[in-house]
Amino acid sequence: MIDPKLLRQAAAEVAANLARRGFAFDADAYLALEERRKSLQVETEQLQSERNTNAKRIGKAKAQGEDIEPLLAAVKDLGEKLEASEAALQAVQTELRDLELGLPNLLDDAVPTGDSEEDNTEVRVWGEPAKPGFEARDHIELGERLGQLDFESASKISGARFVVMKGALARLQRALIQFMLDTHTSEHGYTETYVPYLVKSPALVGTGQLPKFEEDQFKTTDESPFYLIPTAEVPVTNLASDVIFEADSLPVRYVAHTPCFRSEAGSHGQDTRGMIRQHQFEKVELVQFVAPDASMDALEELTGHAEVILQKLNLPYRVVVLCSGDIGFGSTKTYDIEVWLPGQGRYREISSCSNYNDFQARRMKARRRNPETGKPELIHTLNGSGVAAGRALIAVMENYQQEDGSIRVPEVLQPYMGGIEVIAAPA
RNA sequence: GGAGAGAUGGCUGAGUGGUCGAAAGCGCUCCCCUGCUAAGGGAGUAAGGGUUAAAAGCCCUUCGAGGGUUCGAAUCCCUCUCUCUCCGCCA
Repeated sequence: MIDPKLLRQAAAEVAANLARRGFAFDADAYLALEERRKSLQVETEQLQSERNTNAKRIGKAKAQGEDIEPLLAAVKDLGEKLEASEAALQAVQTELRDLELGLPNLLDDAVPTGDSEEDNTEVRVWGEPAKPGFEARDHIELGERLGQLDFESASKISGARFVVMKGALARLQRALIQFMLDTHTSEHGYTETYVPYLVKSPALVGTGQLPKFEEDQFKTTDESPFYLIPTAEVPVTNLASDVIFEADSLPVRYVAHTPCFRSEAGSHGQDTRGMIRQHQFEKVELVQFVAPDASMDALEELTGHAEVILQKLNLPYRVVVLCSGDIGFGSTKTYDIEVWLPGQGRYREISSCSNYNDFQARRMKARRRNPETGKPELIHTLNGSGVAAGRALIAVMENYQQEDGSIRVPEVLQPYMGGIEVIAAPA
C-alpha cells in the first residue's frame, strides 16, 4: 500500500510514477473521495465527542441524584445523527481502502521504463554457456529417457502442469533443496523456518496477492477459508505482521523451503510442456525484514545470496533489472536471475529478488521502534528465490548432461547424493 | 468429534453499566539519595487516526474480531476466531 498521506499530498506525482507501469491512477477521483472522507470524519468525531460529554454529564447527575430527564431529552436525536454519520464515514473509508489496496507500489527511479520482459536491462553475466560437442537435449527428453521424469503419470493423477519424479532425479531435487538451505543458513546468516502451506486471506492481503490476484490462487473450499501458498513469501513475510521489532533486532533473515501452488490462470499455452511452469513446485525462499533506510543495500545482498547458489553449482546466469512493465505489483525494484538452459538455448528466470520497501509492511503493520525517537515506524520487507528448486533441477540436468543422456552430479551436491556421481539409465 | 474454561497494556493480573485507556506488581527510561555491592525515594512508560505546513494542544478509536442493547459497554446479549484443560481419534 502506498502511504495515504503521500496520495493526498502528491497525487499527481504518484499518478505519474504509476503511469510508467501502465497503471492509470485517477488522482482527481481519489482526492474528491478523500475530501469526503475528511469532512465526514470531522463531523463524526464531533458527534462522538458530543455524545461522550453528554454521557458523562448524565452519569454525574445521576450519581448526585439529580433529575436526568431533561438531559436525556437533550440528546434524544444525537444517536440517530451519529449513526448515519458513522455509516457514511465507514462507507467512504472502505471505498478508499479498496482503492488503496488495488494500487501497485511506487517504482524506484532505477527501474527502467518499458512494456515487457524485452525491455529489462541486463546488469551482469556470470559464467559462459557451455558448447557441448553434441546437440543438447532439453530436460523433458533427458528425464523421460532416464525414466525418472514422468509427465504421463502426473497428468493421469492430477492433469496438466504436474510432474512425477523418481529415483536419482527425485533425490537430486531434494539434494538441491538441502544444499540451498545449508548454504543460506551457514554462510548467509538466515534462520531456517518451517511454515504453514495453507493460509487465510489476511495473510495474502498482507503480502499483496489479495484482493487483486484472487484468480491466481488455489483456494481449498468455499467453506474453509484456506488458500494454498503461491510462495513461502506469504507465510514467512507475515511473521512480521502486527509486530513492533525492537530497535536493535533488525535485520531479520529467514529462509524456508516450501512447495508453491499457482493456478497459472492466464498463462494457457505458455510453457505447457515440461517442468518450467507447474501448478506445484518446490522453492527455497529468502525473506528479510530491514530498517527503512537499509532496503536497497539489502536487495543487492539478497540477490548476491541467490547468485552464490548458481555459482557453486557452476550454472551460467545473468541478472536483469525488471522494467516498469514487467515488475511485480508490490515491488519497487526487482532483479531477476536467469539461468542458462542449453535445451532451450536461452536464459530463463530462476530467481526473482524484490524490494517491497514499506508496501507490504504498511498492509500488515510490520514496524520497528525507531532507535532515535523510540516511536514505531514501518519496516521494509524483501524477498527472493534462493532459488526455485524445480527450475534448478532443470538447469542442472541440461547443463550437466552428457552425450549419452546421462547427467553428472555437480560436486557440491554429491555429499547429498550418497556417492552418486552420474545419473544414468539402468543398463 | 464431545465436555468445559478463557482472551485486558512489554509481561503478570484486577476490574460485572458511568469520572476506566484501564488498579496493583514486574520490566523499562529519567531524576534524587547513598562513597562499593545491595537497598530506598520520585516521575514517566500502549497503538492507530483526525485537526495542523509541522509541532504542541485538543479530539476520536481500540480491553481477541464483528454485530446488538443503552444517554453511556472492558463490564450485558448474539455470532465468529483463537488459546487452554479433559475425553475420543490420529501421523
